[in-house]
Amino acid sequence: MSENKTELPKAFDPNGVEDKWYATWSDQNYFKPVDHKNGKKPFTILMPPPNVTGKLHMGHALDHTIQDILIRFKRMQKHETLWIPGQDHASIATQAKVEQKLKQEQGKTKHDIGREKFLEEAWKWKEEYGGKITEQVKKLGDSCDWDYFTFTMDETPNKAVRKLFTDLYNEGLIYQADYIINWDPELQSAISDAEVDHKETQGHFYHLHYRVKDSNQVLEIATTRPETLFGDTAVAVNPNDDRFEHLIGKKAIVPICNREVTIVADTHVDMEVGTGCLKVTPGHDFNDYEIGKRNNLEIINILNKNGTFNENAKAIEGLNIKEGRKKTIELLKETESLVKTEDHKHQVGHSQRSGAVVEPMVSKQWFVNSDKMAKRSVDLVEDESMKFFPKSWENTYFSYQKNPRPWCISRQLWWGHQIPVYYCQEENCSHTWASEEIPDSCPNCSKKNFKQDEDVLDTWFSSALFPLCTLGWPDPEKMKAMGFDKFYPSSVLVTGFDIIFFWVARMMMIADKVTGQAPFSDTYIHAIVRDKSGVKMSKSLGNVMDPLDLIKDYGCDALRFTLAVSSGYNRNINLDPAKIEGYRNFVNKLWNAFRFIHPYLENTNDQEFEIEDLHHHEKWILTELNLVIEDVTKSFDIYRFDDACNSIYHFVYEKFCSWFIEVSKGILNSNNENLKTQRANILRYCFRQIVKLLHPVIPFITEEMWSHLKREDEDLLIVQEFPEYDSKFEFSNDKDRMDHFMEIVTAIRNLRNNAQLKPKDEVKVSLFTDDEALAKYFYQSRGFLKELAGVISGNIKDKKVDRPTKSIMKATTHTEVFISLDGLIDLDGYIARLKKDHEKTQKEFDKVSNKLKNPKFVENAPDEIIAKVKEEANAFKEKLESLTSNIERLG
RNA sequence: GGGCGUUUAGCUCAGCUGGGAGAGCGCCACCCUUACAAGGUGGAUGUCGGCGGUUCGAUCCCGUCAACGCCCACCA
Repeated sequence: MSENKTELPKAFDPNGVEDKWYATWSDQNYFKPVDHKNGKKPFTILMPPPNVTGKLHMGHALDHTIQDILIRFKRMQKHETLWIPGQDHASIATQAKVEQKLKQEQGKTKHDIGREKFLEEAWKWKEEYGGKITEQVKKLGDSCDWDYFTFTMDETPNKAVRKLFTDLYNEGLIYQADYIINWDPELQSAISDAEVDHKETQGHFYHLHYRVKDSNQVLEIATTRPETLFGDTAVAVNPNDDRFEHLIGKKAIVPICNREVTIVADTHVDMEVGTGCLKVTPGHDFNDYEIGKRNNLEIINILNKNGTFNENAKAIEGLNIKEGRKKTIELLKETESLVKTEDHKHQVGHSQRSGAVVEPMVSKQWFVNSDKMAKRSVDLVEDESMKFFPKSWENTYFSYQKNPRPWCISRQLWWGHQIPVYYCQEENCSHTWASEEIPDSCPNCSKKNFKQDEDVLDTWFSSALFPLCTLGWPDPEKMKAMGFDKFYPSSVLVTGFDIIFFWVARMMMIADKVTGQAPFSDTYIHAIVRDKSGVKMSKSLGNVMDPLDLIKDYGCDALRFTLAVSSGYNRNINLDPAKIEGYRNFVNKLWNAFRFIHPYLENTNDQEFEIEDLHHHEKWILTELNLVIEDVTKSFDIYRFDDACNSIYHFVYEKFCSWFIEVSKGILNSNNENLKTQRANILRYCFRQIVKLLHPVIPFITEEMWSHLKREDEDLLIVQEFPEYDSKFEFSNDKDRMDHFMEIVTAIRNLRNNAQLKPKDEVKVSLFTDDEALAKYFYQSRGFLKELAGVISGNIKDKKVDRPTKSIMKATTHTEVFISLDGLIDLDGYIARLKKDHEKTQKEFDKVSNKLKNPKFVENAPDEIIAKVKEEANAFKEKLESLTSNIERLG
């Protein structure tokens, strides 16, 4: 035994302990996968890679705590475990940071320095600031294998991206097309549908007049965007609309620019909305684009890349959207084409990244046709190859994946994976091809005069490959070295609901496309951490909690326990620092329980104890411990961290500390060395189990305590075996009796409180029960009644015996407890309490007995329920009788 | 417009396949009892959102209404 005689501090101080153990684990390679050759399945988790620009927030703290719990749990269960960390290059966010820095420090734009130089700056920025979040993450205790660390722009991910792109390109699933996309005028890049947030915005309905050519008729058209009229190439009505039927095929005249456009029929037009008449701008509206395609309409682009109007909108050329709209309205007024303006609330797309209003624009972009892959990704969830926890998140996933749309993957940015498509510049060749390798000549004409596509890929394109490239794909040698076959697919993905579409769905599609199987078998979607009143944390509201501050204030273990005990199948966690404080107190309680045991450890021998030597209290605590082990294991396996934590919490606090330690004090202070050693052995055994059970959740303090509990030949706690349910510790009889005993002690304490007795005042107690075995048990336990309830003397009788006259009592369902009346000041209050108890018991008894009187119940209910109800009825009856007779006796 | 979710003790939330409601924090009373005042002992508190149905029995299943929240959807 490695016994440390130094005195332990009264309160646990996490400071120092955390960094010490993290360094030990990490430096001595405890986070690396170990093959125990026991036939157990390897357990792999892929860490959602934090953004290189990111700063540690509560979401990470929760996400990582959960993953670390699972990894530590499975590691202790002797699975070969691998947790792969990484970092995302976050193309838009990073580029923005670098541009910002460039402007601040050098007063230059990216265009001033050019692509190559800019990328140099970006890499410099990454080296300088990118490591920050990795260091922060270590403060959480993440036991991931840092040797697997993958940055999404590393060489292997780049190869993976190029290979996937090329394969999909050659298969025709990636294609370039002129298509209407979401244009972010601030980033000056296309963004995908998923990156657009629709926000309700107060706008206006402008009613415009379009003259019908060669007619006196005028069409009234309602629009929220009058400025787009410069791009109008048709007016559309519903083919079934009697009002306009006769106009179909005729020409209408667009105001201001006086363009003649055809009046077309299209079922998209809703007769009920607006005026039933629609101006069609195929270049700048998603619906209009579709109408345009159906009707072969011309597309006129009226916008520049920066969101200003171009020469196609002559009257407002050079203005931005807002100015352009204002000017257009003025011009409409001048030509008397604006007839009405109404207030109108509508949804306007905003860029998730820049916040700018998104402009739909037709542009040449790269797309992935994901129809088939999406279908497969649905099948994989439906056939449970991949399961969501909680299951209801399937719906969200399905809602995206059952309606796939072309995925726009090109971005007009510089930081990211450049699209591996090459264009031959030879006039008589102009071959276009995608290439996995960096080519040195055109495969068609063999000339070296070619250039690469300028755009980079959507960050999520590379994220989708994360499950593969982190294990070496596509390099066969790397895959072998990194154990691809062993660790892929991974076991569970732990993440937030907000990236089910962005990431989960895309990994499912891409990884399945490449490997023919789901990249992970479970997805656990955890809650969102909010502030204590349920408000989302945000800088502007000032309600952001910094995990590093909380760790400083309460210790990492306390924070982790709080997050874990708050995580089950819920959607929100309203995190109150008071709650963390509460669990900090629990950690401290554990520490003090340990402090209590600590001095007795030197008395323990390392022999296994014999079942026949066990004291009934020991049998009881071992039984309870056994139940907790079972409960915790089951709960972890289905991601019910709340249940697991609550289970251990109550065992440690209530069973172990409040009762087992208390009943052990007498023995430990006695001179009976045999009993003392035996008890110390059990205490040590229990505590070793407790520490193992808790290690996945609170790794630091448990490893610290383990250093005192372990034998010299034993390794660190992090690699100890997780406790298992053991059928030899099922002593249900001892458990039942102990439960009754605790009830009696509580009853006596309650009576003492009623009588306003001081803790040092001793009482005489009479117990009345008809259960002989129980009576015998109480008799054997009389010493403990003294220790736990200040009982100086007493007797145990059956219920036929008359009750003492000058005394107060409390009835349980099996025993009546009497203590002497002496010293009772508040007799009326006491009687009132008895009556209240009587009333409550009567109600309970009535309910149960009515049930038994109901023939339908007796007929239909299962036997075990009936038996249980009968038992309850008897117990309530007994208690009721006790209370009745005592109320009569007193008053 | 479509979908999902929530409504249980003062606050934050558990309550698994229906069989007499629980936790943490807070609150009240008493206690510095030699592991722990970041503690101990005892205690109070709920028409389980409303209405209707199924059932011997509903916090749990079904319907409906209400309030709140979230997600998705092409800015007429």
